[in-house]
Amino acid sequence: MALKIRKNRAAPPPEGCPLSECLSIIGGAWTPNILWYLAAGPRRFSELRLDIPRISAKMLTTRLKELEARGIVTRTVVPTSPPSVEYALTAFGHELMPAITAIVEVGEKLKRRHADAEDAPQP
Amino acid sequence: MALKIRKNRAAPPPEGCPLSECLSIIGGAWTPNILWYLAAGPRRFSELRLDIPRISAKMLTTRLKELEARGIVTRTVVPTSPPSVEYALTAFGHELMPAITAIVEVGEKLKRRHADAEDAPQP
DNA sequence: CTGTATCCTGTAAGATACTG
DNA sequence: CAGTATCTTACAGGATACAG
Repeated sequence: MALKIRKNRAAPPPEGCPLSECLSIIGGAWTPNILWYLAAGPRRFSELRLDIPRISAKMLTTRLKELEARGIVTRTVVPTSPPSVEYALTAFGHELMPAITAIVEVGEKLKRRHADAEDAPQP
Repeated sequence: MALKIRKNRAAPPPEGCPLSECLSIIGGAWTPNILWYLAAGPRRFSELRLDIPRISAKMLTTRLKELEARGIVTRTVVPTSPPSVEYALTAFGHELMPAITAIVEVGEKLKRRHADAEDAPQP
């Protein structure tokens, strides 16, 4: 016999969800940020670029395509004088937001802890 | 002037949290899985390796060290005959779980949608 | 058992320049 | 404005072998 594993084993991540896959949705480097800004309402390409200054056009395009393919955002070409493109969250896209905000909250907690209790571990 | 940005701009991720940083906590390739299994109770190194079969020793070590450094897990050497090491979530570590479960839920939704509505976009 | 050290790879992502 | 194409780099992560 190999190893005596204790049986208090957690149920594996629900139904073969390796969780890695789940993360691949929102785990893309910039994806959370994009979703964050899109959650406030439709936004154009260049607006997003300004929202997220350090993102490159390439990355933004890539992520948006990805999200579009997954049914998380819609892409609408608005035939104005200089043609512009609007991106917006789908209904399904909005359903993802709880995960995003949960992560943000966690991030907040962590930062607070870092700033505050660097040398004072929990009692 | 550069661009007329609509003002319905989302508040940026709370307090300079680029969100990227927040994700770096749980965004590490295997971190969510580790956390998931650890949430059920303390676990030894090799138990985790069996829980997460495809993880390499190197990655597991790396992630665990990271998590320990961040005060998310504790590392306890148990001086048994063959020495073993127990990892456990700290109280703070448990606080992160909502984010993990939120992500899992999102992943579930996405999978269901994929399996079910591949050619039937939302009405 | 619990790691560490080394090597090697693929891929994500930055920079840059160009098109419709 | 809204992208695409190409090149390049950095780093995460796998495999393997070894150490305490």
